Amino acid sequence: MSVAEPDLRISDQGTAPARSRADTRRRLIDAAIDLFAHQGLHGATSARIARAAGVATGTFYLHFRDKQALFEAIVQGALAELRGRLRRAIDGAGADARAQVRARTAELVAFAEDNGRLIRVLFGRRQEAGALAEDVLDALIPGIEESLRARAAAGEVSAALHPGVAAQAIAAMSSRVLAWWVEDPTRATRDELIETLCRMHPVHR
Amino acid sequence: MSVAEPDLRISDQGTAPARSRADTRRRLIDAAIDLFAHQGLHGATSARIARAAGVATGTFYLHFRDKQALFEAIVQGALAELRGRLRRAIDGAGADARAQVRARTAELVAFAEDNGRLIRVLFGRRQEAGALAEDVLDALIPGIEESLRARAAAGEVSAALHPGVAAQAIAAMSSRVLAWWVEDPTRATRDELIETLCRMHPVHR
Amino acid sequence: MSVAEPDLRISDQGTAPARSRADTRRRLIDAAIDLFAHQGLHGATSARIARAAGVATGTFYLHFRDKQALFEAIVQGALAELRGRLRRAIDGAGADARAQVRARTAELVAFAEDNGRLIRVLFGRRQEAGALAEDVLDALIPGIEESLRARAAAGEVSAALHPGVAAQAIAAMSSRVLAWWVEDPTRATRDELIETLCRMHPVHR
Amino acid sequence: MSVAEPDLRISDQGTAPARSRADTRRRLIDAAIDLFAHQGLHGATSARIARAAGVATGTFYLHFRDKQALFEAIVQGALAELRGRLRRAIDGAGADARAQVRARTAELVAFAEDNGRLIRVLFGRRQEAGALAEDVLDALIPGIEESLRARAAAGEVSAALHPGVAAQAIAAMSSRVLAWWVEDPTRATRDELIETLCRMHPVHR
DNA sequence: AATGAATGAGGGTTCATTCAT
DNA sequence: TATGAATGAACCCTCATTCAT
Repeated sequence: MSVAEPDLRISDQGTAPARSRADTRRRLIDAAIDLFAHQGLHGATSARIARAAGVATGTFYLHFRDKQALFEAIVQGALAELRGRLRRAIDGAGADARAQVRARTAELVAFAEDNGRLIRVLFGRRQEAGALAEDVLDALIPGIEESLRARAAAGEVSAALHPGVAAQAIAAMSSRVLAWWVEDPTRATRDELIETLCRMHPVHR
Repeated sequence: MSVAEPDLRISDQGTAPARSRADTRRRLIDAAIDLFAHQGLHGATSARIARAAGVATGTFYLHFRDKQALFEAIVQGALAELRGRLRRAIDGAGADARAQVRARTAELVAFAEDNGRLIRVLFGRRQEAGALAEDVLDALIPGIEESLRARAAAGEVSAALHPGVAAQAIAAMSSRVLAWWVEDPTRATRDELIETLCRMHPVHR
Repeated sequence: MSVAEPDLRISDQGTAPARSRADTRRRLIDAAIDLFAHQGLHGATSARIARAAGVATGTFYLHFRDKQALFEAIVQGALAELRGRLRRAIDGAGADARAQVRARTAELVAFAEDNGRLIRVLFGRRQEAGALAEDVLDALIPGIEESLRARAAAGEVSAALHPGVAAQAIAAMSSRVLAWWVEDPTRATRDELIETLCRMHPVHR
Repeated sequence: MSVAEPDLRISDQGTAPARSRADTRRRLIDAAIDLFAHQGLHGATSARIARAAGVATGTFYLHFRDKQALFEAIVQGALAELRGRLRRAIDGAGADARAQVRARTAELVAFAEDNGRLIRVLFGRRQEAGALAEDVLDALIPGIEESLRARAAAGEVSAALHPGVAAQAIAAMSSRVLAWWVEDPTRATRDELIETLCRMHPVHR
């Protein structure tokens, strides 16, 4: 799994046992995402996650206070990587609003391709992980809304749009479309996906 | 609960025991939606639903084969009413594409106002009912997609949009925005909501 | 079902509603044996028995105090018919001990052929009705034992046999062999069955 | 409980936790047989078995997939010990057919004395464990039948006997007589029991 | 730190029986 | 007498979490 676990850097600098500890933690997170993706939240009991990670049941609780803490670690890891990628993509896109939206959208699609299991777990059709998905979207939406306000002020999007409503709409369409697409990437080409998402963004009107 | 259970009218004309049976069923559905809304799917055990409906645990299973069947009854009831309302709204909107989208959107908002608990359960923030929501969206999306194709053929929406992708996007934004709004209707005025949703629909470009 | 319900004669002479009552009772017993035979005791809930008999659930309890009473009615009916047939068979067999055993055995086999479902239910491989079977055997064993004592006194069976033990043995072998045979009558011919059972009876030594 | 659990010896040599696990398993089996004997299969719920074994309900399912698996463990344990004892008894009995039958019968009686609870559970009057008993008998009957065929070929039993029928008969009489006797060993002396069972075996004609 | 057996509350579901109609 | 909806105790089984080793 390529979702970043930023906290691990500290551990990585520790002793050998500490490195092993970080490995175990990563394996647990990875196993959890796998189980979520393949069997749904239902199949992801702490015992099964531990087993899939190759550790004993009790070891799970040496790394996470409880299952909720594991969920949060997954979400935080996903958010940390996603935010980094989006920031870098936008930074490289220049000042044009449409170009920025396109760069952001393309990076989102790339992230989904790299993290298919995670996207399916968070936003997929059998999304049993609704609460987790909310945490991710809630973390992203304020930024979207703020950006919309700035663009409205700059005349790049219509002032008739309610930024809060539009931010919810953009977050929802992006997450669902990505989940729908990673489930079966033949449903649309990569370019159709990006083009359609960009055209539905208010900045493209 | 105002979600229609259309079939019950027939039962309502039956014998007294039959009426009582229909009443019990309706109370169970109503109690289930309440519990889903307030405690999430987690809190909605069959025993608690029965208790909230004022019947014994076993009575639940006289009316629904299992909990899944209750979920489906809720979804079917919601879909039946929603479809009827949307059809009537569009029928009264004339031939103009934008007018149809506006009529449809306004009716959606009205439905959400009338069925706040249900919307929160299906699409809300703590959406533990992901699978149910999927059933609703899956049922609606083909119609949206077909409509987009027709409008693309008529030149009313851009041919550069991928109808399948756009249909997913429209369904996702509508459901989430409504859930976000019914959670706290002061977040935007009714008109801001409708205006923003309409403007984000491809037909308004 | 051909198991006698001797008590019904009285009812049969009653009014029309009384005859109907007797019919319902017989239908319930018949349905119960059918369900036992096809689905085991597990599948024979009072509601299912009633449904199979074409009456409402509550009607079951107008005819039997509880399920145990139904079981007893089945056993009593079977015993009443079986005893009558065995008595008549022996009465027609003359005084010879071996001839009597043979007549009794032949009649047992005939009874099993006429009442396959019942035999399977009571003594069959998936005998979930162990308690019922015990009641039948318990009712028959004293007679077998007494008969063995008489034959031992007459020198027709070895005095070295313990009559109580032998009676248990005869009852057990007869019931099981019949159940095994009715399950699949091609396992042995009728004559092989009778011959073997007779030869294993102490009187044939 | 003296029914062998042969595989446990390996575990017994394992680590302390492993020994504890084997102990718990044995206690569950022991408690189950006790409950079956005293309250019938009906009274032997998984919760009560666990409680009688001094463990929590959930522990039951750490050791047996479900109740059926516990039943099978009981049957397998009983069969393993019984077969071993019968084999050794026959091996020590020489070549004479009657001596072998007597040795086998004596060993059966000794086994019943050592495993009274188990015999009562499997074959006793309130035999609710019919399916378990069938498994035991089904496992033993082919050997009995084959032995009868060999003895018929050797002229030691009558060729007029149908081996399949006779094997069913022998198994049924043995199991029931033993269950009847262990219920109240004063019903017959040990020797009367053995003598009568032997005399009813076809080889003693 | 790691193990994995143990815990026990709680979930979904069934069914013998009752009772208002 | 017949109906069938309702009852609720009881069952089987799961699983998040703990703790002795």
